[in-house]
Amino acid sequence: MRLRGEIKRRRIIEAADKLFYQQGYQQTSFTEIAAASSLNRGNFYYYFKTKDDILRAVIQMRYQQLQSMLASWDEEFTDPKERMKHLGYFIQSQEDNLVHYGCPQGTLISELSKEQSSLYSEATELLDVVLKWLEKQFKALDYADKSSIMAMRFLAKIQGISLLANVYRNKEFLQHEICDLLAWLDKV
Amino acid sequence: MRLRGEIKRRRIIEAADKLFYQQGYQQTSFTEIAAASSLNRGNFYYYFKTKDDILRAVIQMRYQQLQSMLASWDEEFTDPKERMKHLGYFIQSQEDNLVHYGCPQGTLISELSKEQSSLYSEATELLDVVLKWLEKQFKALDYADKSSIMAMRFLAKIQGISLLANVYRNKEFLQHEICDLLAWLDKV
DNA sequence: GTCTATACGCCGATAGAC
DNA sequence: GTCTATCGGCGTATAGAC
Repeated sequence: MRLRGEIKRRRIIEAADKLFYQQGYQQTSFTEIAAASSLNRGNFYYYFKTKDDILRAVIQMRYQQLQSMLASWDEEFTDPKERMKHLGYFIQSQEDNLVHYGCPQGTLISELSKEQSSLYSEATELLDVVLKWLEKQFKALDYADKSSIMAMRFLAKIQGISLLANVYRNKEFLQHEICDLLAWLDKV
Repeated sequence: MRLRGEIKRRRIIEAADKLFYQQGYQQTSFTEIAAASSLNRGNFYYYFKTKDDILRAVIQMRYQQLQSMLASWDEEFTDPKERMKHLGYFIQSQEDNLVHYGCPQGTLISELSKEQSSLYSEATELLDVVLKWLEKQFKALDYADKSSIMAMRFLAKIQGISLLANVYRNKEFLQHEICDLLAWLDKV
């Protein structure tokens, strides 16, 4: 049945998403994804032909989730600074995941960057969608041609904080530095 | 002969160091390291019993290189700010490697953080040695109990800049943001 | 659509001749 | 110290019965 197939497909993607995040892409095997989604290894190939196909689907799902989250803040708030602050609040709410596994976008791209994979460029779009959104907010704050560098800088701060919070498993640092980042946002 | 053995061992470590950096640890096989160091795969095990042993040796070599670099700046300059600036200059000089493969310390630890490896804690010492050095410099600048957070912040900035420069293969961003970081250092 | 059985290669690692 | 030969296991992926 069509519907049930879609549900199973979805379940595979969600299991893979979680495992890729927690263990890394290379480190995660077909067998593990199948087990996590309670699916037989053989049947697996009915839904996805290669491991790269699964990653592609995971990237696409993450992309859409990111985009709809950013869009919801655009709708809910009119002040660009308020919108960007909500990105900070969201990061703070993810402290458990962040200190254990790092930034879902940053760590994935960083991993793919080391192998010669065509998926690397697809994965960079996960950071790009955030970058473009930040740029749009800074443009709305009349940063004009400075918007691009401000967006990059904002994203770099987030990535640096995430990485150190991850390496040292330090939630306090994460919370404190994101607060600091939001204060910086008020000043600029 | 003892000496020749040490030379070969060294050659293996250097080949592994390069490959682990450029391809990642998981992604690099024994065969590749053997080929890169012009050594027979079988003979390989005379020098290292397991792949983890090689990584351990690589970490140790990187650790000593880092430490001696930092120590040389301590000797050469008396002003702590001047010392820390040289870390920035060094990063700028590494632009080619950084945009292609990211920070050698950050990317390795980030990768190991995703597997349940005892080597993770050994690898964190590669960032720790820099962190402690930075802390010492900030202490010399009378930051007292603020030294620790300042060192973390400095390191986070570097990691964020490195990651974005790597993801977007952007040397201009790297150069510009490190300049900005050094300017920040003058102000604080 | 689901399952079993299995191909095939590369992985890290070992044994043992020289 | 150096080499050849090879093991056992797990990786992705496939063929084909049901």
